[in-house]
Amino acid sequence: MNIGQASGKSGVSAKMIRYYEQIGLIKPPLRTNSNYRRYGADEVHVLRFIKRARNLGFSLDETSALLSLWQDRSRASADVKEIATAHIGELETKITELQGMVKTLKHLVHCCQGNDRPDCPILDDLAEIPSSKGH
Amino acid sequence: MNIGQASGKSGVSAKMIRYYEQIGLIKPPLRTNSNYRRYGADEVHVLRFIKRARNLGFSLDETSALLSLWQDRSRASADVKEIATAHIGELETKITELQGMVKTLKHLVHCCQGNDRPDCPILDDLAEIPSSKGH
DNA sequence: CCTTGACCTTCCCACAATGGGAACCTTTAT
DNA sequence: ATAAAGGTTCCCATTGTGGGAAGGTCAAGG
Repeated sequence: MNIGQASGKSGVSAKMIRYYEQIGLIKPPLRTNSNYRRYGADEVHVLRFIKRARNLGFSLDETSALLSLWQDRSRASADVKEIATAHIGELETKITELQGMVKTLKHLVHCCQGNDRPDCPILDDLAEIPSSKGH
Repeated sequence: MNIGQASGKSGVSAKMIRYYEQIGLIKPPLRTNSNYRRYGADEVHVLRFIKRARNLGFSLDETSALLSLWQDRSRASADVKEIATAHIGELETKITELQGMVKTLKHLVHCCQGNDRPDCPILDDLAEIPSSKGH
């Protein structure tokens, strides 16, 4: 199987497969005598694993750790749980931050008439013009 | 006022101030005869505007647009409202995605005993091992 | 047999934003 | 005078992904 097929079956672009190989996330595959990378079902399996971890928002570093644990028969599931739990915390922190931004923006948009006149509470707020009444 | 003072008053690092100047987000300030950048209250005001927009999650491109509108006396507040509304949409999309990840991860962590034995539903799921019962 | 198109290879560049640091100059205070 | 603090430019790194050029390879069809 060439890199294009492996890409199609794993959902990882050929470009990224080469990159993952370059940074050592995956092992260099065998090559044909014309220097084409050859992949088998195992490699595709690894790529799918990576793809799924990435879809869950794990960084490549975290993915690398999960991959090691996956391939390590003596791993402790507690290690995996720890990575996942820490990751949940990070995601939740990010969600909270984004929600704060949305809340502020919604308030501003709500106060903005959106007509042709230049009075714009959004810009006023960004510019810190003190409003007549706090909110 | 030197760049360090402007940085302190605006909350934007000196490094970033120079970068914003380089990419054309802000105008090059006057220089002293010893080539130091001189800033006044106006420039600091602009930097604070930028800082606040960035804190609300606007990209530098969006911030640039908002800055233009802010400095344009003939701007329509509808334009600003549109940028802000679009941005809210993006943020909410991101929040939904993150919440989906958290939900999946929490389920997996919940199913993971986290002890010393290698049975780990998190890795099993990442590896797409079909579980006995779908969820 | 030879061309054409699809696929592979490596290598370099780009993004968004930010930080680190080197090498060097200026200002200020001791 | 000298040392510390802060300025200047320039280059590099990050994270993860994509684009594209220049060239090699393979399969199909005229």
